Amino acid sequence: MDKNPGKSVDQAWTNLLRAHRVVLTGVEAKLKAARLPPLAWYDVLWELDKAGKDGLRPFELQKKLLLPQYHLSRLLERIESKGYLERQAIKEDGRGQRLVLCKKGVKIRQEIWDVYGPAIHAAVGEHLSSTEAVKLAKLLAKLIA
Amino acid sequence: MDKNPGKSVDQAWTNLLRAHRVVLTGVEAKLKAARLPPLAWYDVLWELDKAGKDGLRPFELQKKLLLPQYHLSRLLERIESKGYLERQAIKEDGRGQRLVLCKKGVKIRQEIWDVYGPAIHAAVGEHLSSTEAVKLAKLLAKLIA
DNA sequence: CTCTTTTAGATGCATCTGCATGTATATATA
DNA sequence: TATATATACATGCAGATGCATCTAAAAGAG
Repeated sequence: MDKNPGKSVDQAWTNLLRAHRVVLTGVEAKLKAARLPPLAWYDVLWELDKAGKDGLRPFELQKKLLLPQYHLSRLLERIESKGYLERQAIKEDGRGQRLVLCKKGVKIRQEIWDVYGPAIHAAVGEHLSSTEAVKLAKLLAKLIA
Repeated sequence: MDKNPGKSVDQAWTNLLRAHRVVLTGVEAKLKAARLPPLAWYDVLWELDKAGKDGLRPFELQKKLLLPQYHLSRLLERIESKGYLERQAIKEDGRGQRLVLCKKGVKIRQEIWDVYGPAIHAAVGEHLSSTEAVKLAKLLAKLIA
């Protein structure tokens, strides 16, 4: 199994790129078909939903989502323009702002999940046993660390 | 391990997205630092290099790379504009063209690989044993099928 | 306090992407 | 052969992304 040590790494890499592309394309297509916002919005909505009343500041969100600053800035702009979130000024820091979900945002998050959740399970759950999914999650986790 | 069957799938999904983002960002950054073309170019260059003298037609490449047609069309346009590939008209099919790497393209492919290969191994190889890489590759392969 | 540096976030500009559609050739059908 | 349909590839346009830079407020140095 280790004749060519580099080979297995290359294969893992290639499959990571392909699996990501295939699976993501499928899921995004389902969201679009349901006339829902793209996937990236979900992450923001979900983090803010979890954060609750106090919300989060953009830079906190940025660290959670691993997005470049300018990317998040514009993503928030779009999400806000749809009335899903609200920006509140904060007294402690005049540079900053607090992001809080609006009712509409809470609602759309759920609506997205109603499509997103099943889509994930179709894309992943149908191809892997539960045990395999756990293994996959663990192996991928090592790449992140 | 199967208390909550959906949970493991969600975790695998989340980690797939994160691992892809983290690892890809790092690799792309290394290519950019070396003033080399972005990753997407490599796939094209590599397929054409493997295809050799006869090259490939865009629609063949498209199937191999799983790219949308318009995406590939423009990607080829950019790669061609740098003089890395040549489009040849073909007699059998007046609609089509044959894509063949130029010398410059062969050269740049190698140069990219000189950075890309080590980058992959840093991103993946250093976090996984060879056995783990094989397992990861197999699990990911199931998602593609 | 004044001056410098750091941090939070926005934005102009060029490039890239996605979608829809266009053009041209090839194939199928009548 | 005339006509419809399908396939190969390109492209106009709107929106998204990446990069560098900007503004403003905070924190630190003297």
